[in-house]
Amino acid sequence: MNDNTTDTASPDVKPLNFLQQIIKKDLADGAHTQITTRFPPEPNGYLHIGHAKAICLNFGLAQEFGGGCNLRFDDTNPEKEDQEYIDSITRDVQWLGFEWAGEIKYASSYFETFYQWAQHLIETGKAYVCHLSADQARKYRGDTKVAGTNSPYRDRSVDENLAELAKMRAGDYDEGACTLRAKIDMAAPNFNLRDPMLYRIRKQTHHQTGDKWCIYPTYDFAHGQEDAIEGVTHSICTLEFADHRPLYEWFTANLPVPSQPRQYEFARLELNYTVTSKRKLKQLVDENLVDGWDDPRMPTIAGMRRRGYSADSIRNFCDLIGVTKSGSTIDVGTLEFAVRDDLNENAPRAMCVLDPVKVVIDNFAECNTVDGIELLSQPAHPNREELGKRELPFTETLYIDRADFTEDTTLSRKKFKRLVAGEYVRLRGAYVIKSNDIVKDNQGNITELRCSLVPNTVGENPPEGIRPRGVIHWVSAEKNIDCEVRLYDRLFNAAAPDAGDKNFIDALNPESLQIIQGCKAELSLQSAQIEQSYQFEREGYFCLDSKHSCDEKFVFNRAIGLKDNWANKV
RNA sequence: UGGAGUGUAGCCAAGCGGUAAGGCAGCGGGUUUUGAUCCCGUCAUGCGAAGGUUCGAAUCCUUCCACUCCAGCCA
Repeated sequence: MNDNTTDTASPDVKPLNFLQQIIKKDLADGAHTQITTRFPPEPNGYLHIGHAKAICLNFGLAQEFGGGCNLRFDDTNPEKEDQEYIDSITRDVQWLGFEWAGEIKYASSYFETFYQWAQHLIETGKAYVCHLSADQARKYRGDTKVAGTNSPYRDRSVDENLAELAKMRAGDYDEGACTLRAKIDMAAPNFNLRDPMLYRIRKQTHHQTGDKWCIYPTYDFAHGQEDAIEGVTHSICTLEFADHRPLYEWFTANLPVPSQPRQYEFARLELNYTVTSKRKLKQLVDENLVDGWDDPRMPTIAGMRRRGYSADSIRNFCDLIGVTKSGSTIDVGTLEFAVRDDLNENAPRAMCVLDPVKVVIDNFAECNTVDGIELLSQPAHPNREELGKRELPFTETLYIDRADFTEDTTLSRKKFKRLVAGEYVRLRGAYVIKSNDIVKDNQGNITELRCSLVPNTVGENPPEGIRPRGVIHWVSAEKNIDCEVRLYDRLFNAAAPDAGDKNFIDALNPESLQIIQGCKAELSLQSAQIEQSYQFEREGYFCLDSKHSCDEKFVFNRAIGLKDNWANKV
């Protein structure tokens, strides 16, 4: 029997992923008494679903094993970074429901220490200032077959290197004139060890440090040290950094760092029909192909939030897909499942008619009305009584969806479970009605359906012999709210929009957004709040759009439709 | 072809020498005042391939194959 589950006695427990196994062992061995992880985004774009996986992993591991997780901005390249991204990232992590340990951390707050460590490396003969141009440096680096060549600047004296580094810091050199490099091994099979750059000159104002610095550490010269300074025990990153691990370890071994973090790599999340690359997402935003970083079609956390995906569903999704080292592409269907699963459980129900056609109840007088209205009551959720009830005003004129009526009387009961001319249908939470007459305009369009209700069928079965074909949703034509509904489809038509040398822009789905005006929603939605999702029965899950909704105008986004097992079968 | 990594069902993923968990998708059926939910059933004689070791191999060994990443003064 192995011990890779939290409780081997129970068959229902999730098996531990490889990182959980490592941490569990480290804790058991006494290698650590407490663990610390970190989520280290560069503030150069908005967070997306891929980051959500990393966030859930790092914060989740800390939570599970009683440690802490830092939120640290890896802000070593002012060229691409911006305060706007820091704000959005902070907001997104919070919204996902995670709490970082202590204050927010910044790599830039360690710059002075990094500089001293650079001097330390020079003093121990392990770094030098190199005046090779970027072009020359590339040639000196060699390739897979030929070893690199030592830079002619490699053997400068300690004093000269110190002086040159000081001049770099002082701004005496132009951008690109020189770099500080580690002196490791130009023949190393791993390119990262062929005297990697440690500092480069960037005469740019930094969003945190202003103009204090004109030299900035590279990722390699910063990341491991940041982890060490913060006491990170398990530094978890994606697969492409595996080749950097020897360098990561070289720095923590050759510098007087306060702790020895370990790096572990996992496979980043890939989703089909989706692009997860900050560069590409930024391009969609910059070229106005979407409505900003938080466009509901974007796989960004802000976009999914605005669309109506709950934080819970995103966390559940990350839980569902697992953590491994094998590169994989998850089917978006799995994400959609997680969204539906959560929303089905938690979203109150409501009714909204997207394509209204008027229904007049000829025998409305048979209702129990007060001022022309019969107030019906419906639970907010079919199997969660604690969510309360809502009131539905039933009036003489109603709206149903055009698609829920047909004049074709040949359709079988199995094939069409809605209203057919001359037949019966149940109005959800209300009466069974019968279609009597059809009123059309001179173009032949249906303008009105004259129907009659079957008395005493609210919450009761109709008398013997009356068999409604199904249940359809409806809204009072007199008491409702007018609204705009936005339906979203996948942003890309291709499963792998950026595969090979394809231009992902070409794969954009021109029908990814459909705006419908003149929809009629039930009155209770008057009090709908931003961030509150509803299931519009028989339609899907909707929430108010945080950007376009206002007091005068209701705009609902459809997060996702209801699962439809029937559409494919007919 | 130098280095690093990965191959278990359509998509994920357990498995750690004792005879292929689970989820998503699919398929079949039942319940239902949402064509939803829910419930039941079904879905790998097979673990990239071929050899070998063993009473026994997805697990160990050998060889091979496929795919991903790396030659930024990006992260």
